Amino acid sequence: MNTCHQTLVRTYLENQGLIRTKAHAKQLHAQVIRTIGPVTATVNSLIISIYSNLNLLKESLTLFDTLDSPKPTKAWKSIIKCYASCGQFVNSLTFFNEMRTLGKIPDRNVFPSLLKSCAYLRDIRLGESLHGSVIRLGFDCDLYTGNALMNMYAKLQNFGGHQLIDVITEPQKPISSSRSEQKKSDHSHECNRDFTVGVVDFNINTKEMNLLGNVGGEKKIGSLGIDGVRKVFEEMPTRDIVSWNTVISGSLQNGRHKEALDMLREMGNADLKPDSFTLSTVLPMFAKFVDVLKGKEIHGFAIRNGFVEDVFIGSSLIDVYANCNRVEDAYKLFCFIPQHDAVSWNSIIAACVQNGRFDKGLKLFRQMLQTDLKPVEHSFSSIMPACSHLTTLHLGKQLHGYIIRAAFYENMYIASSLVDMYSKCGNLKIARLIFDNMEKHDSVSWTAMIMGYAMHGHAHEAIFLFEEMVVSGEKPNPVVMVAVLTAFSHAGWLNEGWKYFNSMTQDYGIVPALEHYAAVADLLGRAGRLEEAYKFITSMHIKPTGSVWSSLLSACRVHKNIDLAEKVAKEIFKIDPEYTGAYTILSNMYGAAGRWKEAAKIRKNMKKKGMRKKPACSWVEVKNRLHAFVAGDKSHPLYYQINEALEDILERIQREGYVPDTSEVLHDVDEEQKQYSLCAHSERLAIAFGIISTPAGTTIRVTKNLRVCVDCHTVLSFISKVLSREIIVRDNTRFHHFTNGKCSCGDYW
DNA sequence: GTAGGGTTAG
Repeated sequence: MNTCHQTLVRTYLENQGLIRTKAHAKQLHAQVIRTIGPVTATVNSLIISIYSNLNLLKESLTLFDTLDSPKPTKAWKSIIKCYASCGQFVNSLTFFNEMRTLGKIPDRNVFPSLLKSCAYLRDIRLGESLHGSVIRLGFDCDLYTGNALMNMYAKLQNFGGHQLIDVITEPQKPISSSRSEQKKSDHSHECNRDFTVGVVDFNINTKEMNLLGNVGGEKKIGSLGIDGVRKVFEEMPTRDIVSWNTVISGSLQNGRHKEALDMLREMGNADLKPDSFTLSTVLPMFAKFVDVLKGKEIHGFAIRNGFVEDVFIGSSLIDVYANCNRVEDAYKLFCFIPQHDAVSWNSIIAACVQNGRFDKGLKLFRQMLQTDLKPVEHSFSSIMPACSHLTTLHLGKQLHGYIIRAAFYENMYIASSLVDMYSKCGNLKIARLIFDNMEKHDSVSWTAMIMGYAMHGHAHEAIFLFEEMVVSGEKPNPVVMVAVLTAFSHAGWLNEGWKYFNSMTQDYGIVPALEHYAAVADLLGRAGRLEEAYKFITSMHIKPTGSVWSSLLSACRVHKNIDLAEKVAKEIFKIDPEYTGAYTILSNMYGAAGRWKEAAKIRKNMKKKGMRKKPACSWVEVKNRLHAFVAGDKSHPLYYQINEALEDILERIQREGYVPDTSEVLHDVDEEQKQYSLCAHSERLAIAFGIISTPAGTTIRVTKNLRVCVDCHTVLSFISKVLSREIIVRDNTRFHHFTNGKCSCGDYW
């Protein structure tokens, strides 16, 4: 090496910390060419390592290609590292393979990159082989390599490696020998040559490769998994904060929460302070266990230690608060983060959606689109449920379009959320199409589709799919059983419902939860078996909630059994005195029976307690806009036209035989007034608006927040016949498809 | 060499 080159190398070594940008690196490169002209391979390797440390893959490779063979080992190592840092793991390993076939000896610095590649490619066999090589070369006492090994075992604990050389019985290099001795041999020629002999040939494209080709005296043991992490950790001569973070994270990924907490404590004893990695690793545990106190404790620690603007900790904390139903706190936290990334956006959007703040979620999603960040896969599965709940089909379709363009449709989360969205927006056919196009199914996708059928009253399809699921080997879980029981309840299949309710416990070992009891109680109630339902609820092994009773109360109303309704209402008031729905139903029933005084008494009582009846509201989508109507609503700009259309429609359907049923009108007023009250029902306003705003024959989709009233149900049937329109109504429990005078629910709901 | 986010019910 000439003086000039030596100076350059020295300058680089002195200043390498200063080369932090692509521009700096290229400038240095240009300067070298200008001042020195053709340079040696050593200097070029140096420049490659500068490029690769900045993850400048293209620049590194271009320069690497210009080198004459044999290229220096240093250059090979830089490229391997750069590929791994840029996420090109297969290339990283292929390059290592090529380097090995040229007889070049790997040193300790190259193993972390290789192990990282194995971790990401989920290649536990190669990882284990590399571990063997690490041990043989004596690099297992290297801090960085040890950390990388732990990381690999932590990430691959569920990918069952099947063999590992038991290093303890490996005769050539007992691990119990003194570490200093091993360290000395690290660089010894002998050791390296031993390695070279050990590795014959391997090809990274085949799973059959084994770095340890012909090592003798090996004993095979099972996959290491979390024990691998712990073992490496325990045998490390020195550990730093990364080692602790990795072992804690490994325990958490393995579900060993207590162990992780113990390690956290132990880390403190070792005089190491948790850093931002530690905190964002342990926070998800508190989110999972809904432990807002622990979350706050860490929040405090983060504030005291200057981590308050850390985007990793921030999004984990958002998650903790969201899981504890504290969206406001989550949002405040979100606002504190100066630089948002895709994850923090997703955390706050998911926080809103999971807590029922759908509008806020959509608003934030739109805000995110206005930044430079592109939505990622998580963004779609987080926001989609908002469309499902709000029945905003046009929005759901827009998102679906984006998903197709971005080729995200193979993602299980996204596909399941699309199945759910199309089902809940009334389009079962497309839901099924997406479901059928999925490569594989999990319990969530099966449940989403089965629930779709259940909500639309297609019990046959629901149960057929459930049986298909069982045959496919997917074990039924409590959620899918709710879907199955719901299907029976909406179809009124009492015997089948009982059968599956019993088999749930006997065959699948699922202990019935409130939801399952509620579905069966509902089934009995709808079938008119009111007394049985009452007995069923009182004999539950868990305390019934207001909502379980309220489904029976609704059934009492449908079957006009005031005596039982009073009894049931009493139970509800005992459990949940604030349950508005119960007061409303009871007062409606008194009204329908002409017992006006009692009806008035309840309403007065409600007023005294400051309770208000939940206003009935219906939504209809016209030309990609959602229009909302509240009962008796006169605020819509087209109110006059809507009313005119309604009168016209009523006249036409009365000619077809419709007779208004005013029994569900609350007030003690005359018949004409009652009919007028019926006309003001929110679902009618929405339908009438849909009819006057769309061309003849267009399907009208309406969503209502409460149950559709009996008279409106009849009116909608008539309209579907007289105007030849398909009308799809989603009420708070199910779908009604009206075509040609008939509803899909068979008037049973 | 280490970290955070998503889908199904109610």
